[in-house]
This record gives sequence, structure tokens and C-alpha cells, in this order.
Amino acid sequence: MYSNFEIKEFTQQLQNFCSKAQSKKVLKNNTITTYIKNRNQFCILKKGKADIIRYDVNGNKTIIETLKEQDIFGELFFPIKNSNEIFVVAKTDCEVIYFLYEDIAKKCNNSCKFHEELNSILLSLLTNKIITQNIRIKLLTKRSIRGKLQSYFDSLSKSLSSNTFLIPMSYTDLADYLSVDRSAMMRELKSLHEDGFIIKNGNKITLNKEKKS
Amino acid sequence: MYSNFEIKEFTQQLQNFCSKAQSKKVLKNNTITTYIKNRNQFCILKKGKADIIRYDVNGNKTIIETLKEQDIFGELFFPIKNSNEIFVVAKTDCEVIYFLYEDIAKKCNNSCKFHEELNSILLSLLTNKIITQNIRIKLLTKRSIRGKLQSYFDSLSKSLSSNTFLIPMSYTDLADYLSVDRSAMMRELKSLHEDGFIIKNGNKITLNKEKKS
DNA sequence: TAAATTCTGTTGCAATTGCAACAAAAAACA
DNA sequence: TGTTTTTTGTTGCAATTGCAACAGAATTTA
Repeated sequence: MYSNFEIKEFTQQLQNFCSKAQSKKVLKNNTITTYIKNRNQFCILKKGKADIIRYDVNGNKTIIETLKEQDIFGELFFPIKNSNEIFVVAKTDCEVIYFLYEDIAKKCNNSCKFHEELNSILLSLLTNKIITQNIRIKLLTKRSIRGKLQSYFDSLSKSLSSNTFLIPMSYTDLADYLSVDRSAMMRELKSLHEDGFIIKNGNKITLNKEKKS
Repeated sequence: MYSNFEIKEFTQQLQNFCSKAQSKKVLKNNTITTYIKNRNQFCILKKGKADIIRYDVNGNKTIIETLKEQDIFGELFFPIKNSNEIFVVAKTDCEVIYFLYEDIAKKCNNSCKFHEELNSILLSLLTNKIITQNIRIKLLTKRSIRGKLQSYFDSLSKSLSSNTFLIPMSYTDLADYLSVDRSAMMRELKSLHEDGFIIKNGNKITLNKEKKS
């Protein structure tokens, strides 16, 4: 598997190697891409943060995924029925590489080194995505809001190697991400604080390692 | 992307091409593999059905994934802390191909056609996995048991192109898969039936296309 | 800098869900 | 085949969660 650094190196150079890979810059709060039926677009987030969101028929918003640098996304992963269902929205100013699967992933006749490496890089990116999704699924399968919060804090704490951290999104978005009611989540945060599992100070959380469950 | 048929063709021949890919047969209810820290095993389910399950500290069982033929799994996708956390259990008699990532995915010097194709096939398998996971996530983010059931029935109905179908697992397992209490789920099934959204007859479900929500 | 918008924190209340427990049916086993 | 185990279907009750609504803080926009 490739390291984050190697992947970054490669994506930075992608356009030099392949004219089919295009890039664009998208300002904060703008739509990076919508999901279009029967198009097979891959995108790699070169810079910035973005959310993949869905609006259901009732207008309820769900954050499907939160994307960070080097994350991959695109229609290939969502066989959708109707367009206008899924959007990718820039949370900060972003830079995106995008290309069609057909244009780039097929073997070229002269089996160039570039395409070989691209294949390997894609493998790495996809594996990373699967890992991220597994973490999300683990979290969503927790039966209670408390369990979801603890699972989320746990993975955040692990990935940052610290018991104290800032929640990297608003509590409103966190509720969407955990797929629970915001006010119920706030109530549960208070209760976790009162029970001594966490210390909450605004969006700064400190886990109490003594108390585990 | 490769079709299911092409992938099947390829996996059947995998062992002829590569001595590192091994296979084994596992009888129903036996453990196919446990997840071992720092080992990078890929497995492809050649024949049969299997579940990836997790037991948490309280002994609660969660079905993380249900695997069917051509599905891919392995440690690469679960960065786990402790072994003995995740198991893959055969639901029917199974045949499995397994190999270490290191042994097989690295470029070989003579850039053989086989490795090139393997890389492309892996890309296809991983993409399929991501799609499956996205369906699961979509389902799990539904806030109510009713929503989860409808989302599940919907995708089942679509993949089988029929409004009538048999649930491919027991209701006990379905509750695990949807991550809800079984008795509450049974209650909701009854209510869906009474409200005319479905006709339930044992494990046979018929969707009422008139009623949509 | 003022106005508008979004986010946080809170609460009461109603609806949903989980838990526990049990009997009947079905499936697995020996 | 008869016995054991698992699954289904049900219910009462308690706990959790979602919904609605609101005020104040913080942030964004003009």
C-alpha cells in the first residue's frame, strides 16, 4: 500500500502525465459535482475539505461522507436512480482532479509505466475508502446515541493520538453524520459529561481514560 | 469495470497463474478466517455465502457484512486493535481463495499480463465493495426501523427486479444487519403490513408499489 | 459596524425503540 | 424418528429518542 505522502506526490503530478485528468478549483460552499446517471467520473480531492450529501424526498439532509485531502469519490460508487439526489459541497476552498473511468483506467497498448502506477494508486485509494466506510458502519451499528458518540470519539482520539481534541465539524453536522437528532445528541453529550466519561468545553473534548465502557 | 462473469472466470483461474494464491474449502458454520493484526490477507469468496461478524466486549453480535460469491474481504479493510474481534463464518459450504497482499499485488519486474489484469480485477472488486457499503450506509442512516426496512426491501426488490421476494436471511439476522432490536423490528413489520405497504407471508415479502413513502 | 443567519444549548412531551419474557413453530441434529 | 435448538411472533413496560420550540451566542454577510 502507498503512504499518504506517495499518493499526494502522485496526484500532484497526475496532470503532467495524463491529459485526460482535469482539475478545477471550487470555492467554499459551492458544489464540486453532482452525481449524474451513467457517467463514470472519478474525483480526487487534491486540496480542501468537502461533504458528500444527500437530500431525501422530504428534504432531510444526510452527510454521506466527509472528504479530506486525497480522498476519492464519484459516481462509480453510487449507482443512483435520479440525478439531483447527491451533491458534493466544498466546506473550504477546494482543488479537485477529475477524470472519466473509461479515459484513464483502461490498459493502454504500450503498457506505459504511468498507467501501471495509476492502477496501484487507485487500489490504495479504494482500500483507504473501504477502511473509512468500515469505521462509519461500525459507528452507525451502535444502538444508542451514547454508543455512537463514544465510537466516534474513540476513532478520532486514535487517529490523532490524543485524549483531547477538537471536533472537526459543527455539532449540527455531527448529528447528521451520526444520523441522530441534534437535540437528543446534545442531551447525551451533557449526560456523558455528567457521568464523567468526557469533559466537554465547546467543541473541545477530553476523554477520560479511567472510565471505559 | 468487469462484469460478474468476467470476474468469476478470472478467479477460477487465479491459482493456475499464481502459486501464491491458495484456496481452501470450509464447511457450513465453520470459521473461514479470523482477522490478525498486521497481516494483509485478501480473500475472495469463490463459492458459498458467509458473514463477517464482530463480537463486542459485552458479547453482542453484529453482522458487519454478508458476503456472496466474488466478494472480497480481509484484514486490509479492517485496521483492528485486537485479534479475536472479527470472524468470517461460512453460512453455507464455502470455497475461498486467499493470498497476502505483499505476495501478489506488487509489480513484478517482467510486467506480466497476469499481474496487470489482476490489478484491474481488484479495482473492480473494490469498487463493488464500496457500492455495497454505500447501500448499507444509506440504510443505516435512516432514523426509524420502518425507514430501514423500507430501504432494505427497496434495494432487494431492485436487485432482483421483482416486487415479491424471499428475505435471504433469518429475521434474527436481519435485525442484526439493520442494527435494531428484533422484537421491535417484528412489530414494525406487522405495522407495515397493517398499513398496506407490504404483504408479509413468512419470509416472503411483496411490496405494494401503490403506497410509497 | 449593523443586520442577518447559523449554531449551541435547553426543555417538555409524545412516539419509537429496546429489553425481558414466553409460547408456538420450524429447523437442525442425533 | 424423537429430541434439542433456533427462530418466529407477541406483549407490557421502561428507557431512549425525535420533534418542536425558543433564547442566546457565534459567525457570516452586506
